[in-house]
Amino acid sequence: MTSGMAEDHRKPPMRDLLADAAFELFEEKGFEQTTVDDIVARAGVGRRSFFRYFPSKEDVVFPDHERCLDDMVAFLKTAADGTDLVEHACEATLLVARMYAERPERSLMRYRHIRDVPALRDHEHIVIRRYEHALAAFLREGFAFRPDGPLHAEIIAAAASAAHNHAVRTWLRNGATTDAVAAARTALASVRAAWGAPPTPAEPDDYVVVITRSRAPLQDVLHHVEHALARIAPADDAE
Amino acid sequence: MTSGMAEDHRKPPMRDLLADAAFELFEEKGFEQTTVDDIVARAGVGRRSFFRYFPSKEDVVFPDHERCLDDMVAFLKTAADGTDLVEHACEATLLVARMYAERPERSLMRYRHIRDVPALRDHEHIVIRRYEHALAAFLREGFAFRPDGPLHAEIIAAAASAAHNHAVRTWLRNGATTDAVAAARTALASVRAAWGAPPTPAEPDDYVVVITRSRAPLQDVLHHVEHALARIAPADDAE
DNA sequence: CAAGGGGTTGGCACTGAGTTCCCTAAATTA
DNA sequence: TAATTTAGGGAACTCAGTGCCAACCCCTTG
Repeated sequence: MTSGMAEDHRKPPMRDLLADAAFELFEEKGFEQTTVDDIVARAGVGRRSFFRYFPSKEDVVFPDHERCLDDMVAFLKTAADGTDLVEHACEATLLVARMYAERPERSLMRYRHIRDVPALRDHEHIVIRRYEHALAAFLREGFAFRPDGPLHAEIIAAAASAAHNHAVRTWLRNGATTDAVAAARTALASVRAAWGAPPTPAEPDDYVVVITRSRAPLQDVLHHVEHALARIAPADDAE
Repeated sequence: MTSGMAEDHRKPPMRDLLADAAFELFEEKGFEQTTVDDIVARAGVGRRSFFRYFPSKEDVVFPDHERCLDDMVAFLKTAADGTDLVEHACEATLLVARMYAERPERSLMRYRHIRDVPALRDHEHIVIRRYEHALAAFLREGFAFRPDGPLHAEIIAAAASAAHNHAVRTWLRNGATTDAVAAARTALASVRAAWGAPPTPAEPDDYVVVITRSRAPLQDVLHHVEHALARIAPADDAE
């Protein structure tokens, strides 16, 4: 590299330089046909530097997820005492959707490669699990007071993650032209409905009377009430 | 190999032979310290044969999951028209728990290695996703009539999978001495309660009156009813 | 200005997973 | 018995990932 002429005043950090070179080559030749040597040659850096910034060749496809996971963990920590746990967890997943929405074209590119390359599909699942694990850890702590807390934490984390991922994947499949965060929020409504805590705490009493009117299949209502009660009372746990 | 003397009358198929040799070595030296060459040397077969039976070194740790996944897919196909989808999906996951319970000592061994080796943790997630994918595909088809069917399929599949895995993992953590299938069934009760279809279809009418008595926090009940209704009526979807 | 000293990068050389190609031998079938 | 299929053995190769060390940059300190 010549060093005399101001050098564009700002050299992009090695990480971005490598990621850009990698995505270029992936577009040209595909992920599997591109070797790490190709990437470092295109980036004009040494081979060893690649693995200093990415633990594996697959990881270069997900360059932002590490930071995003940190953001999520940080956000989860901001929960106050009164915060609804499920609500907070759902909101946390939106950080990921927001990350996707920030660079739609790159997200689309990544989506195509993930869809076509088995190794990347697998790696995406591993990345997703990391988010899920962070959510579960947060919920587990919040549900510590109930005996089936750990179980519920896992279930809700998995459900929220699944809802979010489905929304984002649908958003990508449709060209990433709409609002990804809104789509994710809509999808998460189902999770909130099934598992969310009460937003308006009425005074706790000994009786509950629910009277409702609906043309929809009422078995669902009955069933949900029945099992909501069953879930509250017996507190069965597989310790 | 000498071939004159009846050869123990029954040579175990290559797959089991390799898996047994592998587990022996993993116990002795750990997964990471064991090379594929070690395994084939112990098994007394050629190196090439290993990769004929296992696509990767990690896969030898999960030798039964392929067959188990086939079993699950086959079981899911047996759903009759009247069958409750969520119920059937939950029941399907018990096939996996049953597989774990069949060889508790081997399951424990595997658990210890998975817990300690990051590469195996990752690979387990990939395997789990395959089950989840099968469940989701089944539910997606069954929920095809509702607009948010695909989303619900993903959520319920993830929730059922998470509940099952949590139960099995807890079972393993406690030494694999109790009934794994029962533990899984108990854990899945939460999923059934939240997402299961009504087991006793009452006559569909225009009104629902629920009167119940409980010392438990009643906000939960109200909240679940409220959102169950909201979910039935508007049918919002992120298409 | 010179001498460090921490941090970043490059350049090997090495291990080991996974693949390709080809050979051997047994089993099957004509 | 001859031909063909099928299962396994084995050398050689590609490439991801790691360890080690030298070179370099930049900033401090004498």
